[in-house]
Amino acid sequence: MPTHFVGPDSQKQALDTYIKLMRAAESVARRALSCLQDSGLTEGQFGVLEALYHLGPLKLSDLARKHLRSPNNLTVIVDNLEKSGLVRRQRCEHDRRIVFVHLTEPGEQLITSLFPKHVEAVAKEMSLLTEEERELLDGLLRRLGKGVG
Amino acid sequence: MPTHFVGPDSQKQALDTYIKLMRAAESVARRALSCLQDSGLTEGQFGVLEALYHLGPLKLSDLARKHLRSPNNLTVIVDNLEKSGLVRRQRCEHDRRIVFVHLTEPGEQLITSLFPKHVEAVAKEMSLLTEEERELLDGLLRRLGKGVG
DNA sequence: AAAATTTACTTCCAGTTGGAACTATTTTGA
DNA sequence: TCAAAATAGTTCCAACTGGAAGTAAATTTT
Repeated sequence: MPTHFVGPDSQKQALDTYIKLMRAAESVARRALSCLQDSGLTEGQFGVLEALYHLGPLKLSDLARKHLRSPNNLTVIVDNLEKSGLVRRQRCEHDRRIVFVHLTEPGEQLITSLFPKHVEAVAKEMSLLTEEERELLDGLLRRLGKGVG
Repeated sequence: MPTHFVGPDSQKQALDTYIKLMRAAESVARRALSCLQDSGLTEGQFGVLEALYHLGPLKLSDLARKHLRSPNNLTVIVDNLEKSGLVRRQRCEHDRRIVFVHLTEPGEQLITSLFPKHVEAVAKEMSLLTEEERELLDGLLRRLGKGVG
């Protein structure tokens, strides 16, 4: 088993923290979204429904920002949600380039029933930390998320 | 802008921390992997090469474990790496179900040149925290990653 | 030893992702 | 005003993802 030199200790520690961050995010997300198992929704679709649920009708570009994704894939996600009858597109009157996305009645019902389960799962994950620890974590994550720039 | 009730304060805080965790992981990963831009490698391909680089030839199932992914997609990732001539499959003599994956010479050269850049980018991200803070973060993430179970 | 189970990997499918190129619609500027 | 540039979405392509089903090889059971 070859062991490669990766630079000074501080670099090894940085890598180690990086890996922990990735694994923690992945495994927490997996459990937090396990409530989608039987809903027929994908993670991306859930994200769109949730954004519309909390913020009301949104432009595709705003949805993309919420999602931290590029707008190209959002077209497809909204396509699929529209096929399932959960959302509706509506072109803006004033600027005909813009498309708004609305929840339909079934979409609203679905997300209304799913979201509390999601919140509960997230709360369960976070209950592993005390409130103080969570605040500490918040601060550290915020600084990491902002990046070096 | 409708504001929906999401339960007690502790749930709101949990959601907030959850979102910060996801965004931090995503933005750190994005910057840490920016060195792949001109390499022609995808993130998944880089992960496979890195695992082989550090651990030597691996079974597909071991690679899958390293990746936190299911083995089905790994077949495709290794397919594509093999097409590019960066890895080679070799069936195990003793147990013919098993396939080992090796780095080829070009594969070794590529990952040898890329990995230090990746480490440097990760170290730069993590330099936003002091060593104490990083150790603190490590502990919190480890606990979150393990889950409620 | 034959059947059943398990393990390792592959294949298939729908969906997602990211990048690049494209269309349509404003907006800006010469 | 007409051309150029910017903006909003869409489409295309290759790759990745997850789940489910399939194949082949080894192990366990009977």
